[in-house]
Amino acid sequence: MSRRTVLIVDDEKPIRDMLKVALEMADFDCIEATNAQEAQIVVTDRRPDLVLLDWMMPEVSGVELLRRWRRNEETMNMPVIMLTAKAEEDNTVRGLEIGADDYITKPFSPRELAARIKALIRRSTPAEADQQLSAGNLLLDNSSRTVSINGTPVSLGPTEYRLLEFFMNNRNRAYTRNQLLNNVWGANVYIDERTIDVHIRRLRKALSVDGYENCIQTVRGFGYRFSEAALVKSDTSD
Amino acid sequence: MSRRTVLIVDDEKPIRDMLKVALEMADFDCIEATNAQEAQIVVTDRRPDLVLLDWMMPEVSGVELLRRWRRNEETMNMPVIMLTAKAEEDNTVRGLEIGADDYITKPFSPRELAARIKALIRRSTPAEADQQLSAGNLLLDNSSRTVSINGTPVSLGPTEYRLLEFFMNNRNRAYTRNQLLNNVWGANVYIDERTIDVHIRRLRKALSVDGYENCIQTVRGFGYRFSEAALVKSDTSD
DNA sequence: GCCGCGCTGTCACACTTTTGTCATGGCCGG
DNA sequence: CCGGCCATGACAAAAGTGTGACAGCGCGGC
Repeated sequence: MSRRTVLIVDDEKPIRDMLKVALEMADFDCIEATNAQEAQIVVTDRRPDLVLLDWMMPEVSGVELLRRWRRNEETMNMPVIMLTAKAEEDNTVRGLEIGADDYITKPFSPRELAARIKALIRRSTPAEADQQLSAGNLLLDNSSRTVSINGTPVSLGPTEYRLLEFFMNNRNRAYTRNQLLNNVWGANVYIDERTIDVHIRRLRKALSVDGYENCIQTVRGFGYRFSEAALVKSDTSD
Repeated sequence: MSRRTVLIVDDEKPIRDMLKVALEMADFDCIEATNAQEAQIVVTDRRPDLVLLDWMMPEVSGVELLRRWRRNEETMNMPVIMLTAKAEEDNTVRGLEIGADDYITKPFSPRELAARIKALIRRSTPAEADQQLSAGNLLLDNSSRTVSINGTPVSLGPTEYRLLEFFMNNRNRAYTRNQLLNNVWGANVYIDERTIDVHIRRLRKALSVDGYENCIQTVRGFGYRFSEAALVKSDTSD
């Protein structure tokens, strides 16, 4: 899984720094904002996975900012953890009322902070819809995460699984290696294009039952394509 | 059996207080929420056994909140009693349509309230609490809270028991470690993903009679799965 | 109260599978 | 027939998983 991005909103630099160090040790990407305005921009532009929001801030307080987010459909379900000073602890209930998903009182342990962030991200990540994809007797079942041909299980590594899933969702359409890299591997990943060939080969090998490897077609000088037509055993050249 | 937890969702403090007194006299644990947002958090975190939900609330109304719960798999079967003012009585039909299990009009007697809650809990819980789950000769008996293979008892810790129960209720389906944390451990728990591996191992070890440990399958790069298919290949004679 | 016991979560390390890269040789189209 | 493009097998690094050990905790017996 790719690294998660956390937005830190606090007007005091020492606190931001401490948070940043703690979060980066826990393997999060951090963005900082020193006031509500900046925070709003970051939230709109970067869509962080979670926001750490200071309760007390000059001008627009964290409370007000959160209230605004909760009214907006885009940010309504964005996970937010409130940071409160010890003295403000009574406000916990109010914080939850307003819509914070969790709150942490300063001072706090980096460990606890990371744990809570992970837990919150964990429970707010929506489960993917489990679909069943089929092509002839080839079946990809997302709920059990299995692939089978005629009921016989096919063993695939995670990457080949994602690759096949992508192909079966986008059939009869040719993709360049770069497009495949972006869609299957992820946006910013630095992998040699030729590596695709290898994975295509592995996928074909795994699918070589009843000729299902023919579904994965080479488009010379361009890339690859998943073709349902190959199942009918008719080789139609277009 | 431990005391039942009831969540009270109402924006008016006097009513909450009265409900709370009434429920505590009837031996229930109470949690309060003053609005939809707060209620949502409590439902997610604490999994109350039953919810008392006010029909009229500012912002997100009880009706809307209930509709949301009924759409969500986690909360789909959670018992909910709607509270309506006398004047709104006409809406009772709508309330039941939406998915409330019962409704009570204010003002009401504490005794009636307690009685209805008990009735509802009684009819909601045994459905799943008393069931026996089996897979081949593996038997999980919820009433005695025991697990056995071929009649030979299997010793499991509470966590491994819940884990197995969850798996047997959701067979042939792959779950990520995060999903297992949410479903078996609970939403508000902060533990490492890798801890799951350890519990899986303990469960496998306990089930390693006649190859039943093979039911717990590793889905590399994803998570784990309980597979009934793994049973078939061990022995066919019986 | 004190002790031992079982259960949990975490860690470090061994082990397995997966993955990206390379070199080689075959195939296709012009 | 040639130059590019692709398929293939091998391989080492990386990622993911299994496992034993261990300390903290809560609980019941004594």
